[in-house]
Amino acid sequence: MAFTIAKLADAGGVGVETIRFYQRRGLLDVPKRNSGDGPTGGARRYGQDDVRRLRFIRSAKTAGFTLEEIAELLRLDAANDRARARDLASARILALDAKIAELQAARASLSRLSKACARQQGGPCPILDAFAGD
Amino acid sequence: MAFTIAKLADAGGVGVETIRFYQRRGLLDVPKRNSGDGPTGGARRYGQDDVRRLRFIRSAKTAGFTLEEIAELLRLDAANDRARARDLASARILALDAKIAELQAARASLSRLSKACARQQGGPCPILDAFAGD
DNA sequence: CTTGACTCCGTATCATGGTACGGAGCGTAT
DNA sequence: ATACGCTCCGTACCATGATACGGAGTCAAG
Repeated sequence: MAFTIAKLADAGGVGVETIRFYQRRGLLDVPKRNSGDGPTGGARRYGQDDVRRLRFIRSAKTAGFTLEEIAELLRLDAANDRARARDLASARILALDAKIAELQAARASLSRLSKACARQQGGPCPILDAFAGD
Repeated sequence: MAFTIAKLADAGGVGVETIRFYQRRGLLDVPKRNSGDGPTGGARRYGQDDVRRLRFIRSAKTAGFTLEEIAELLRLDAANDRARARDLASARILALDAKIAELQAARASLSRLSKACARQQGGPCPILDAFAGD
């Protein structure tokens, strides 16, 4: 239940440097050092909660949130700011719908291109016009 | 029918600097100067074909190709390399399908989150768990 | 025949999201 | 008690896709 930074990185599927990067960006906080009996103190320890946050960050990135926005979402969670959270979610849903439609159109174009280029020789394989009409 | 770089940029919906950037990256070629009667020659002129390429670049980017890959596609078009073009298209279709599925899952999660956070007070608004199960 | 808009080109800078390096310190197993 | 591996931290660097800057040249209108 107490992770070193390397274990946390493993559990979250990221690298150690990424953890530190997220800490600098305010997405993860930096726990107190373990035992302050040396000039610099011991290693920092992480818990299950940090794993949760890390996984949230991964998913939120996939959803298209920027790290900046993810930092805000994490603050909203702490503050229990439902309204703002809902707004961010709604805005992202709209953006996702647009993005999905865009990708589906691109997919259709590529599918057409692929078919056209299938015939060995003869017939067109108009790469430059693949997206005509998009 | 003869564009200056600024007109080309307009027609392609990009900035002048972007055109030059694409030229450096080999996505667009650099036409000969117009009239070589000065120490440096006149301005370069662009045609409808450049507009076509520029639009292709835009669409191909949307489809998720990198500029590197787009440069290759443009070369393939010139070389009429059907097989390779088809391979690139197929690979991209697979990647697009994966991406679309991912975005749809994210959308569903956000939709759930948005609903949960809708109720003013009472009930959960579990931002951190929004993507649980993804 | 000058002014103003545009071009050319090299180089620098930006934003995003990391990844790497290097010199300390610390802690655990042998 | 000493060596090995991990940690800490600052700083530097990377890739991608642009975007900006500055000085010089050019061109067309007034």
